[in-house]
Amino acid sequence: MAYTANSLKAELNERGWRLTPQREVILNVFQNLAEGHHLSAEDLYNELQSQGDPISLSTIYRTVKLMARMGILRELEFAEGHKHYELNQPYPHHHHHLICVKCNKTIEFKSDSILKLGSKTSEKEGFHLLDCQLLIHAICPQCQRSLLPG
Amino acid sequence: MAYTANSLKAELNERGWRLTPQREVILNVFQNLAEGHHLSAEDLYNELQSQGDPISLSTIYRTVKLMARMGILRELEFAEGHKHYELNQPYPHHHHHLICVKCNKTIEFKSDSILKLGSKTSEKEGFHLLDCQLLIHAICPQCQRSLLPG
DNA sequence: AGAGTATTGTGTATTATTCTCAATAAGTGA
DNA sequence: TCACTTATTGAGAATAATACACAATACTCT
Repeated sequence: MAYTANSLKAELNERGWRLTPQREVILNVFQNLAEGHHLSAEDLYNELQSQGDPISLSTIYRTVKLMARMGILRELEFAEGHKHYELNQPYPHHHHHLICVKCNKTIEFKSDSILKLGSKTSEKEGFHLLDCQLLIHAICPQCQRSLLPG
Repeated sequence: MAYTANSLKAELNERGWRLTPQREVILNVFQNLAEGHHLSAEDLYNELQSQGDPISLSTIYRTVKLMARMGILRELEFAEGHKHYELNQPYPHHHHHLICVKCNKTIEFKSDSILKLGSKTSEKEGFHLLDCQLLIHAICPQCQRSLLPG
C-alpha cells in the first residue's frame, strides 16, 4: 500500500489532522529514496534544501515523528546518537539491520518469520502494530582485528 | 556465564584494560537487578548514590558503553530519548520488547528462534555477535482509544 | 467565502551524552 | 615490594539532537 497524496490526506483527516505541502513533500522524499537508504532529520533537511523545498528543522522533526506514529515511517536507531527514518514497507521489502557498534557499518537482511512473530505478539497483547525490527549489535570483521579501545 | 570480579578482570586485562572498583560496583548493580528491570545512566547514578557508592556520571556513561561493547550489557533504546541498560543474559532469560510509542508501556517476551536467527545472521557475515533484540513498536490498547495527537 | 484550529517557522530551551585535563591508581616487571 | 607506565576517574565545560513557545499562516468544513 504505497501512499499517494490522497490516501495520506484521508488518513490524516480521519484523525483531525491536515495535509500540508510540507508533509506531502517529505513523504515524497522517502518514496523516492533508493532501497536500503535512510535519512536523519539533518539529512532530510539538507535534501529538501537542495531540491528547492526548504522546510524548517522543527517541522521535519515533528513530521517524521508523526509519520512514525502513523506507521508510515520506521524509526531506526543505530549507534550514532541520532535517529534515521525510512519508509515502512510491507513484506517483500521489509528488512532488518546488523550493525557494527564500533564503526556503524550496517548490513540489511530479510526475514518473514520475524514479521509474523511481530504481528502475532502485538496482536496477542492487543497492541496495534507499527513496526517490528530485529536489531543485531555486533562487531564487524575489520573492527575485530583492530584492538583500539572504544 | 555470570560474571565474577575475577572473570571481569580477566576479560578486561586481556584487552589491556583495567578492573576498577567502579566497574565492579556497576556490574554488581546490574547483577542484583530484578528480572525485567533496566536502568538509564541517571537511574544508575542515583542508585549508586543511595547505596553509598557514589560514581561520577562521566564514569557511568563510559562504563555502560564499554560493557555494552564487551557484550556484558544490552543497550535498549525505547522511545523516551535516552538509553537503558540491563545484563545481557543468555538463552532462558534473553527477551525482547513490545513498546507503546505513545505512553512507553513495555512488555517483555521471549523467543529462542530470534536468538538463533541473530547468531546465524551475524556468523554468516563474519560479525562477532553482541546482542540481538526484536523491537516492536506499537500502540497499546489504552492509547488506541485516546485520540490525543502525538 | 468565513470560522475555527492545526500547522509552520524562528528562535530559544532542554537534555542526554561526550570531551578535556589534571590527579589518581591498576597492572607489570624488576 | 617498589617504581613505572598508562588507563581511568571526577569535575566541569562543550556538543548535539531534539523539543518547546508563540505569533503568523493556511487547511478543512460548513
